[in-house]
Amino acid sequence: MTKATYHHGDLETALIGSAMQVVLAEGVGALALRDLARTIGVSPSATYRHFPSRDHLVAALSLRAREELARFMLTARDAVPATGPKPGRSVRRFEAIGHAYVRFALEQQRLFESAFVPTAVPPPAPEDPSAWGVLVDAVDEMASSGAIPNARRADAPLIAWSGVHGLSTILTASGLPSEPGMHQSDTETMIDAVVSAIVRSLRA
Amino acid sequence: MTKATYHHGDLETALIGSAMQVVLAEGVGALALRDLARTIGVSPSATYRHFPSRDHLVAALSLRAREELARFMLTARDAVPATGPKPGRSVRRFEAIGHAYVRFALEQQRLFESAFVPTAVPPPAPEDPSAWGVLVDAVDEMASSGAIPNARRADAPLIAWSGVHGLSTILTASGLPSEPGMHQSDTETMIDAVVSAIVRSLRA
DNA sequence: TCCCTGATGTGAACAGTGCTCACATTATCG
DNA sequence: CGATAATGTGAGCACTGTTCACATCAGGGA
Repeated sequence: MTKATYHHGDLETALIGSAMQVVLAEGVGALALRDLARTIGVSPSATYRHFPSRDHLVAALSLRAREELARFMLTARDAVPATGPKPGRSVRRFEAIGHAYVRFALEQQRLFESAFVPTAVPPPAPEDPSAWGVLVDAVDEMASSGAIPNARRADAPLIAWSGVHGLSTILTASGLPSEPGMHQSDTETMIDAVVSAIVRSLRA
Repeated sequence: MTKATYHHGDLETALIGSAMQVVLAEGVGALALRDLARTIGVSPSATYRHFPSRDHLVAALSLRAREELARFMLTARDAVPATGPKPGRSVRRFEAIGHAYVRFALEQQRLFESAFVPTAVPPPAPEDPSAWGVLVDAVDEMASSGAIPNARRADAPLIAWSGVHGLSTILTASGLPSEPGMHQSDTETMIDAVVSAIVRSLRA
């Protein structure tokens, strides 16, 4: 395979693939179209046949990253044993989702960063699955099972998202660990603190 | 004044000043050393006598931005009338701080962005005042006045920071308003929802 | 007073970037 | 089979951060 043809065959997916590797290894800021073209073995200007600008490529990668995050949340949620009474179970599933969000940010730092990198380009497609959708579903589950009051249903996703997203960016920015008086406990404890605070605020 | 001398006199502060204007007007990403040098009327390489790299300049600006944020929080806190019983007052001061954090992010979007931009360079000095410090003080005030249980004191700053910082980045990233099913209420209502959720989680 | 040393600014250059354009090649389909 | 649209090329433009040898100047010691 890999015949040295004039036309590459599927440059677009090759670009996304190589770009994803660069993002994973060095972060989205290190993306250089010329580098991609070189490693793929194609001319720099060829990339512009598939992405009108660097930003469009980044937007495509960002979309993929957000989808991976959402999938990560889903598998964590579905790993919760389906035993016990419904209200408690819906809360445990919700907590698993929150934990997963922050764990993804920590374990796949560069991917998480690229998921929320600002682009001047609208996402090329609606994400599927979406982290927001997963969150809304989990909140609905808690409300229907009576784990949280129905009055909280509207604001709950925003509250939950703010909490886990904020903690994620704080922990990954690593600008804070040096703060004097910062809680020195390990990250797992911090995640627990924030996730349970979210749940507490929703029950009250 | 502004004699056309060979030596500028105070290039460092001139650089920071011009850079700050660029950040305010176009965002930290638009910072170009050559541009700064040009508008100040100095050679590009002259900048390297005062900042060893672009990143060092950005780090200095970032520090200033964080300090402005902290000051903004302080003035909002001190604008709360000093009337009524102590516990309620400490909570109102805490809420004012949280509100101010998110409002700063929205009103001074580019400054806020630069406050938390990742730099490979350690901050040139400890920030004074620091948002973290302001938060810790407010939590201490609530704990001492009995507004929140003492057991929450340790985790409260992290919880509060996660909430307001998360909401801030979500609202400024503007990647979310388009989310289907996203609460369409105005931002002030969203801020209220998150801030009061934080307080709720701390009292419980 | 003079000079000399360290601080500061200059100009040219290097390597790299995103992006454009005229042109070459090839796949596809009527 | 032959025209047309898609795809890839190569040179080049304007820009970036950064470096280096050199120029200029301010301030302090003899």
